[in-house]
Amino acid sequence: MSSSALWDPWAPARSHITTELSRRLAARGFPESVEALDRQLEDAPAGVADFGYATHRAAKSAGVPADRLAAEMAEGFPLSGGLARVTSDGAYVNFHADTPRLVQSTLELVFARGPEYGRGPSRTEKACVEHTSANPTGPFHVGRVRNGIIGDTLARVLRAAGFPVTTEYYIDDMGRQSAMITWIWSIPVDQWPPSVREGAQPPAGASSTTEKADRWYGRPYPFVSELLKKDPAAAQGVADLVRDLESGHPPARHRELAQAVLDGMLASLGRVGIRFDSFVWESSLIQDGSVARVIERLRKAPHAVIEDNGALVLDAREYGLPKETAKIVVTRGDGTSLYPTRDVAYHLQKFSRFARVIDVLGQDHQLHARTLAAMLAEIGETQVPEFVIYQDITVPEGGRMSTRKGRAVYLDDLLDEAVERAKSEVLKRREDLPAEQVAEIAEHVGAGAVRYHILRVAPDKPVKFRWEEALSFEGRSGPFVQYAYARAASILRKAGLTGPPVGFNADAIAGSEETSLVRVLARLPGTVQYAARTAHVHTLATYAHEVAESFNRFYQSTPVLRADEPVRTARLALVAAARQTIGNVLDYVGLERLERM
RNA sequence: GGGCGUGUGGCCUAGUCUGGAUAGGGCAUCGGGUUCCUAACCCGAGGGUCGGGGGUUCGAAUCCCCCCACGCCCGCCA
Repeated sequence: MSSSALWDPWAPARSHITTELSRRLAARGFPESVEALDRQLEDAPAGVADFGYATHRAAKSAGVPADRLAAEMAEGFPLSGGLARVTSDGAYVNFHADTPRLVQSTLELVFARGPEYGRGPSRTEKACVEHTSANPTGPFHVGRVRNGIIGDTLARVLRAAGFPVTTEYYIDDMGRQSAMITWIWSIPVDQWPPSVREGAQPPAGASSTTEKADRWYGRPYPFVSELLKKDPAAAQGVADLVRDLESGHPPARHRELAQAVLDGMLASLGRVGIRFDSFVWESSLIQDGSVARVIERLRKAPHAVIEDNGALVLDAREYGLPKETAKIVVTRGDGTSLYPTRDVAYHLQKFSRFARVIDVLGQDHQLHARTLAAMLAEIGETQVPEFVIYQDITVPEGGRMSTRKGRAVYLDDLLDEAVERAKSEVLKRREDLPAEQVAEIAEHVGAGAVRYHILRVAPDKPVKFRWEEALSFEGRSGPFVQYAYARAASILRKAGLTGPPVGFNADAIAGSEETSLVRVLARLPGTVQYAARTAHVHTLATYAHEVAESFNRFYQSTPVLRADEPVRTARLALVAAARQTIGNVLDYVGLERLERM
């Protein structure tokens, strides 16, 4: 599409208001740019107007009372761009859209763009969203999946905002974590150290063929982790393995095990709609020599220092890192690399492929992000990664979810429970559906509840995990949005429509529930742009609830199929537009559209 | 001790970047609504010193300073 084509129903009004206001304010001795006014133009309170402008500041500068300036600005304001009238209320200038025209133009735009409604103009900068990148050491617990939900949604939102986006998973197959898995599974199970054998005891009947690979191969992991703290021989065994990995000689089963565990993890993520376009194995960076090249560049860096034991470190005080951590270790005494060093190599590789490189990281990686940025600067790299940092999912007793501390809920278990509950809800109200369809609906409703529950909170804030709340299908939840979609789909199905009706009369849409629904529908493109610009993907979840809520109010108050023509057809058009809009936002937040539920 | 983040009715949360009109939702509680397109819904009621204090401003949940509380990080782990 061309960038001048209309994609936001509110754009003509906003643009007219700000340019005209800018002119009129300038004439009054208060120059203010159109861009600045666009920021200051507020959504007026519902029922008062569509947009409002507070004149206090301009009035003060012009030396006139604010209410007088507001009245003056409203007086004779030219009506264009879909404005019906401009009024003043105290110090505010209030702009009212011409409702029939807004209805007409919004529905037309939704129908013209269809699945593309919500999208912005195409952009050329290729973006990479790296997220999740969890070590392949065992099943996901709910705490870790927040990374994937934020990252996956951000990728969807950036695509909607017009960027070509690749999602990428960086697999740490080099470090101690993944070496631990290979180490323990290279020992016959009956020869495992007792603490590991007892701890990892699978339930009766379980086997490597009945359990998912992530859970099966991950069973011994927490116990090996404990063992290494007190058993020097075991620690040595793992350390030897790490050296083999670093030198490019992984044991035969290493990659195979990592892949198997990873596949199990990806299957879990797939249930909540998370998929990856690309995978990069950390070991490939060692093998292709890029880590070695990074070490060479860092050796020549302005603040490089060789310690007594041969370790290469950077004195990073001037990068503003906290004093105690201002020493960045590039290589160990034996010359082997560390995670931050390898991450530099990875980022250089990403920079060669993408104009924007975005990393989704948990708050525990905050310092790593700054270290990485400092290291990239040290070697003269000008491109910088963007970081999206999110807070943990916490448990009621305080602190974050942790497998080791025994306070973790596996994603699969949560989903299984959600799906189970969803199934009984579906069965309660849909006796007509075949079992297969019930199962499919239940899977998507359960997944929708879980994904939405985690997505709805701003990344800056912790998510407090409670089973009952994560499993809620009511109120501010994923299924609430899915239900509104299903209701709209149901009406259209009963009307025998597969697309929007032709020749509807927009003037027949005049009820307050109808016109406020239109106003909400019109906000989708602006909401997408905002979410993409701020990386606050939770705002899409908020919008999804608002549009579903508005549709439900309309649904409750306004008969569609039983209405007389031409109202019936006009209302069907509104339902079709609502279905399209809710469906599109469901795509953005990664929830399945359900035609029935 | 230092760094980063958070604190909004009983509980959860939006709004904070960009100060502006009665702080918007949800859960729970109480009271209503289904001979009618799916009640996973809708309507109504009660419930708020926006952690505390100070400052800036015509105006502060929002900006600045101090304090308190909570989370995370401060490895030649990743």
